[in-house]
Amino acid sequence: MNFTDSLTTDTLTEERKGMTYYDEHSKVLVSVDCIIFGFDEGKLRVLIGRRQLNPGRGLWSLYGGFVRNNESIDDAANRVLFELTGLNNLYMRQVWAFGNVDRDPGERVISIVYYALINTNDYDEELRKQHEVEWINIDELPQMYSDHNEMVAKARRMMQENISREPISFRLLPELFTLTQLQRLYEAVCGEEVDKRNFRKRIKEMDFIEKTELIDKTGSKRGAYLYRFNKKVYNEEPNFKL
Amino acid sequence: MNFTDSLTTDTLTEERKGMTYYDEHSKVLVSVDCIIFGFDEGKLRVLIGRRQLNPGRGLWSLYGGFVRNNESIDDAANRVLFELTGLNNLYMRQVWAFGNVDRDPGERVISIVYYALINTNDYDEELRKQHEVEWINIDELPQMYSDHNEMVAKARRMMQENISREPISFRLLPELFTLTQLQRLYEAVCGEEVDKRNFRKRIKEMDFIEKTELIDKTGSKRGAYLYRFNKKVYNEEPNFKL
DNA sequence: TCAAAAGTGTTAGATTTACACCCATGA
DNA sequence: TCATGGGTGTAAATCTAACACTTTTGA
Repeated sequence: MNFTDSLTTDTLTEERKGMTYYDEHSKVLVSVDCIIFGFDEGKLRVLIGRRQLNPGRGLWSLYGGFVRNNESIDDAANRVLFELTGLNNLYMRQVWAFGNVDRDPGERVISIVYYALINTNDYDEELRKQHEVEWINIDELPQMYSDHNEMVAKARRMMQENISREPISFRLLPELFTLTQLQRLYEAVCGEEVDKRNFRKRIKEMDFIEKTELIDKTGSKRGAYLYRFNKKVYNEEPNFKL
Repeated sequence: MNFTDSLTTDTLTEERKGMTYYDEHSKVLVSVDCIIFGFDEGKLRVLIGRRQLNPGRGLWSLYGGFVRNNESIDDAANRVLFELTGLNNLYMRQVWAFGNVDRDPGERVISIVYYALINTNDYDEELRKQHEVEWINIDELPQMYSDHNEMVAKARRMMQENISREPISFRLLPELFTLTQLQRLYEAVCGEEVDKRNFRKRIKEMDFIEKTELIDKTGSKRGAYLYRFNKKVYNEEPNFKL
């Protein structure tokens, strides 16, 4: 990728020895690590488990996997997500590449972090138990393996930005939801309370948040109207502003 | 990085054959590519050159290099930047990891992109010619090698966000600058004109942008006051709002 | 004397924030 | 009947955006 061949010494030597431009020696393991966000009982949660392999066996950890030669990094993230959840087409965004030399105690690994959003109801409890992962409140995460806490922090920051740009809340909620649920989610993501009336005012301006005639009585005696995200309306005029 | 060893078939086979957890076969080349922004003649510019090696010899390209085993990805980016500019401690931010399988025509390469800011005056012309790179107006970039145009687009977007969060303009300007220069820079980055009076009103509120008694007469007959970024004041109260 | 850039305040409109009460229901 | 969450509007404050003329000076 340099323009000239005035490379620094060690690479230069290799080049002179007749090695190809693509130097085998600089190859490195690349993994993807996934922060899977869910929303349950009013809390933003992250799916984590205990490492079953060394190094770090038993430590809390994000779920991840190595990038294979025949797949893009996005594909790798999707594969890992599918392995864990059995779900495809999850909302997923790249967060950051972590590349300190000693970040993994076993070998040098560069890790590309993604975050994904799932509706916890869509995630099969059996599968969750099989993988021995748990939904942990993001504000009560334990110390995790390597730099995984830092990864979650970065992912959360990114998600906070994205929630005001794209309608991503609906990925974390069931198809039908109440405005209070939506507000609690927003508050959990942003980490601060918002005013109910102001929040609802803004929601009313977004035509793609559709009121149904259905009423949810699980959250209150009186019952609350259920709303739904209308993707078609959103695509036609995405007047999104949160 | 998986918790369990219930990996999909090909990896599983390798594991059964007794391979280590860190599978040599998934190693891959990782490069860093740098988008070096400069500001000159009222335009935001990017430093690019023509590839001197195959594949893609002769094509316009960003400057980059492979990540070595003994350096972090940030170190790699700093090294590459130093190679090219002879400058250390440049403002530099990670942009994105590009990881499509076929993105590089030669071999599978995952590329982590950084952008950096330099004051074009600090960049030695001799060095620039030696490396055969040129400052190209970001709005007039040629078709570049591989996905390099996309990289610049992402970097620019990120820089636009960052210019309203952090005082980064000063990295692109000389120590002393006029408010018109600062405004032109801001306009070049954002891609739209702004109102002179409103702009200056906001500048006045930032105490760390310090007016000097010096006057620049190169830009006008009347002359304009020169300003300077006061880092100490900024660190004490970074009331930044652009 | 005039062209060219520097410098300077005000106002209308839009957006944001703060705030309090009634409603419907099941226990 | 009362405790609980659902639902609603207004006014003040803040922020944003639009706008035009005077100054200085070198050519």
